[in-house]
Amino acid sequence: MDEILTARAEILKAIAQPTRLKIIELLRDGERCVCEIFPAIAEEQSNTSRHLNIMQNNGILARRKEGTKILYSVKHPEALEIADLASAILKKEISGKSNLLQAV
Amino acid sequence: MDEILTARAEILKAIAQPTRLKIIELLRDGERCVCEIFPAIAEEQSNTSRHLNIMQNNGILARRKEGTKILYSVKHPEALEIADLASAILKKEISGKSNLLQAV
DNA sequence: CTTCTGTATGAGCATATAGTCATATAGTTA
DNA sequence: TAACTATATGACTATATGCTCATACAGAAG
Repeated sequence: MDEILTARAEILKAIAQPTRLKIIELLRDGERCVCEIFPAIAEEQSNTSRHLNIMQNNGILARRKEGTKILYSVKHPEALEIADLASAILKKEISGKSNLLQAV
Repeated sequence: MDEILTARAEILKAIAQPTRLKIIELLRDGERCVCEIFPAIAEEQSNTSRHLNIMQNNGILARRKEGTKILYSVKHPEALEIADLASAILKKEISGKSNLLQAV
């Protein structure tokens, strides 16, 4: 069905952006508050907040309150697997191209 | 590094779009020419061609000439795994929400 | 009550994206 | 050579995206 394709695409889109990937990589080590995340990734607080929101809305991140802080974490291990598979494809592609280079 | 994050994001973006996901699902069964793909997914030939190009440029699809036709196929099994993981996350999210509904 | 800290959001801007229609190109076939 | 088939591309439009600056808001601390 078409709605399912759109929903699946939305989930992937929520990961498929450099700043968001960076956040996901940071959150591999466990949950972090916004105040830790935005300095770690060197982005504005407002921009970071928006990206966190996008990922939370699409089921990539979980959000939890602790005292005055909001803690975000990766919700499903599948999100990390997707991030890893992107690396795997990239590696294959680069090694394919370097083979080409060697053949020149 | 920042360039690697961008490259990984580009790969994921090449998958994270409904029309392109539809094409990927179609190509699970093996390679197809453009002339088979665009009627199967009910998109214009020109639009289909552009999406195929995007995916080929980002290492998602392989392109091969056979006679007068161009055959496209999924280049790395990882691309299919990514598509599957998006479904897995979607399922979890939906079942999470339906649990909520039941609890009301 | 005021101030401070942590987080979210409105408004605006520049660029990217997906789609359409028309046309270009390359290789067949008549 | 002319017409046809398969694919790609230019030009355009509408919408989405990512970012910034400024501001809002909620809770804690003074």
